Amino acid sequence: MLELAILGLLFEQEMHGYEIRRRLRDELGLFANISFGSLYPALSRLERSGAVTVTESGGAAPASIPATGSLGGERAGLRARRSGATLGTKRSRKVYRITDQGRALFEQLLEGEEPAGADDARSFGLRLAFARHLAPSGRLALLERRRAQLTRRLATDLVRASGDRLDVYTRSLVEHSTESTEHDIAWLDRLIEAERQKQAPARTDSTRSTDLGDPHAGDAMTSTTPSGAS
Amino acid sequence: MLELAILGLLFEQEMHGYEIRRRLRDELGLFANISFGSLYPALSRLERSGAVTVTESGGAAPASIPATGSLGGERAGLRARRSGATLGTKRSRKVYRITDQGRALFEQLLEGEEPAGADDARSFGLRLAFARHLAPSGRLALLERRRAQLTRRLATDLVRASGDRLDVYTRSLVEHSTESTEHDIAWLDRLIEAERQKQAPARTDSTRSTDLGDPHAGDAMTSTTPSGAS
DNA sequence: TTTCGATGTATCAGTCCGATACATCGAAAT
DNA sequence: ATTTCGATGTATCGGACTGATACATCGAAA
Repeated sequence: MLELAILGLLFEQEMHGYEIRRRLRDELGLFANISFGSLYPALSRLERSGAVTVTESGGAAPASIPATGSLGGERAGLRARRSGATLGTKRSRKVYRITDQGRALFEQLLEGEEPAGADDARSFGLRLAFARHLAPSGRLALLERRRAQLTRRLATDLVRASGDRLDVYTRSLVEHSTESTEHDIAWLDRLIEAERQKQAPARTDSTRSTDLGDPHAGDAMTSTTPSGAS
Repeated sequence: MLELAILGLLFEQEMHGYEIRRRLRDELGLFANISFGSLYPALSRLERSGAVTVTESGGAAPASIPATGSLGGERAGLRARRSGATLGTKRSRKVYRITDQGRALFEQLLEGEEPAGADDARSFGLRLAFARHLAPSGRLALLERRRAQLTRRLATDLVRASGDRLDVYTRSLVEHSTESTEHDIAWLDRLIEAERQKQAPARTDSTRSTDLGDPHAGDAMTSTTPSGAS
């Protein structure tokens, strides 16, 4: 879960823990304010499993600190800091970089079935946020899996709402929840339609040969990001 | 959190663990499928703190008798021990009953400020489901607190969405999230309005003219009655 | 008769959260 | 000039919730 989010960010560029948190909050919006109590242990797990490497960034390049971007190496693992003597020592940081193994793990997590459990919304949202790393068929599968999930929930919700022994507030809660789910489904339908348009732009033929066989290929990372649709 | 849900159910009538789970799922809808790994420890905590008492309903002794005629009355869906042949060996159950102390704890939890953190929706929904146990002012405060929370989130969401370096999927996710939040706020506004109507139904017998100047427009102090148990 | 699903209680490892601690840095306030 | 203060940065701890699993009884279908 959190591993997926971290690897997804590190996939683009290396960064340190605090910035991972910042990006999760400011860019993805999921994990509104991820706790350090989960972030740092997760980074440790990833390091222990070989998915990321960490380089201690002690002191170098004192003047130019772009803070955003800057794939600068700074791989000098000097640990000469902390001795009180202030000789250009920058603040200690641990810069994390994804490995090939980590990239494989990322794909595996991203394509894996999301849990149907408690925070399914978060799990789905996270995968959608990284959907550009999925093969087109994988994207479609993700969207349709989510749609089925919500449809299922809607059915049980309706059963519940049909009970007429609920008080005003609970009833309003259930009804609003149902509406929200319907809203979500409509949104998903739009996404699915757009996705199908993208995959079969002008062809009306019948060569829809169920590409759900082996959605995984080496070129699954074709980052075709036409930044302009709305 | 879970304690609040449990106490809220036990407030109405006594029941055993499995049924608490069932009701949470079928009636409230929150805690879609609460795990026994949280439910049973929570019940143990409540028992240890004296908020509930437990009577083991097992074995051949049918001495355990409702005795709470009016409130719970006949336990509705009780699989009656029909066909008296099976008077022995009832399946072992632990029936939980709320105490006065538990009722006090319930009110305290219900009126307490909900955490602004991760699962705020659940926390709010839970309180709304038990809103009938709140004083009118407490209900209004709950709704307005939630409204403020969502408004705040909307502001930060907009800041995020204004960033234009997001890819199609992430952007769609953020936009949909914003819409959902707006939908929630509109719903809350309806609830708040209804609540105000309920609290000030007097003098409405006369002309329903709209010229009466919005009595709660500048009312920033709608709910500053701390420690006001119902 | 056996199988099977629902009921029922319980524990475990793992994940995530909120609070807290500590330290450095830049800039505003005094 | 010095203090103060908020942002940056890493880290740990207790607690709450989850999913998996285990065990047992019951009613009804196969």
